[in-house]
Amino acid sequence: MPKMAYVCMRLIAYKDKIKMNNKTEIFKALADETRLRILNLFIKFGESLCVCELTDALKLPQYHISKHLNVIRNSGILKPEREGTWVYYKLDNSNSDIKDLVKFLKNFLTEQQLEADYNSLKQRLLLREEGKCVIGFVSEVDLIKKIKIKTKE
Amino acid sequence: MPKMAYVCMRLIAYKDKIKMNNKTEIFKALADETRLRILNLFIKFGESLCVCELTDALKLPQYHISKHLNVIRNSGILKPEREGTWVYYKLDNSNSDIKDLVKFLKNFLTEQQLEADYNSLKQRLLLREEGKCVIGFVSEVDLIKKIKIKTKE
DNA sequence: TGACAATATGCCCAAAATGGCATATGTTTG
DNA sequence: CAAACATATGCCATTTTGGGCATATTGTCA
Repeated sequence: MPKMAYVCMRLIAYKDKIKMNNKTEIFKALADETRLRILNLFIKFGESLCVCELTDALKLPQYHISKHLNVIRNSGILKPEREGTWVYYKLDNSNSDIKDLVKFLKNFLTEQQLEADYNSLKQRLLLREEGKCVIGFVSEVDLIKKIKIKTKE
Repeated sequence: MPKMAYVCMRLIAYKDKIKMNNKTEIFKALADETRLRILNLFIKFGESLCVCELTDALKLPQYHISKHLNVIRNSGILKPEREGTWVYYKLDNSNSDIKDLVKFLKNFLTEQQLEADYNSLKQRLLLREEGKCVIGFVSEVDLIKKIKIKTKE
């Protein structure tokens, strides 16, 4: 049976494969619509974002965002930083692969949904004080109210 | 036919998603080690490759390659062309997104395994005649024999 | 037409990913 | 310390994915 012999070869070939998990993991991190939307915000904004800001911008459950952030983080694209109760994530620019990837994605991600997400984020960022997030989850309605109050000050 | 129903559902489901699908599907196509290895061969070689050449280069079962090719094809990265019994796939350079992606990947995919795969492919390509594949699956041993015969000619 | 070759696909199973919910963890503040 | 808040995670059910195998499909040629 030539076919059996063939399969045997396969198994051997598999064993000594040289890990290329890194790159595969990176693409797995990109292979989900929500995660692409999350990354899009980091790429467009370019700086740290905290979990509640992402949650509000994308209007998804907090645990949902948190889990996806974990996947992206494990791929090496994002790294977290705690500041008190808040956790900020940011692109890991110390990794040249990630830098190249981000540069590429900046031009590659052009969907309208992603623009809309970024606009949503920009609204939410109006509530920052001295460049930092100072409030947790805000409903869409409350956000508008709070922004009005803030701009009157 | 259940198949028709399935296809219908797909089309509907696709419809009410906000575009994005393209990009997510593209990254899903990249999110698997075997598929990255397949794409690597197209990127490095730059021209059409037939299924049996890929199969021999990567030393994986034919159905395995065939299934992965189907995923990559559905993402729009590769397109097939039949030539008699052989089916050649090639990068879809008519799509500018794909062109950009390929350009990026050319620098991004640097793993040793991928170099080894390409070397394996180059060996296999020695059996081509007038730039075309003229033989099906060849075991590693047979490949070496055939190359010897060929170079003596 | 029949045999054969190259490729694709249907079915099954196991593993992994995903979403939803509840709750745990870690931090600040009173 | 307790309470409140931001974030993370464990568990469950469901879906998706990938590998393996057999076989179907498509095309060639005698």
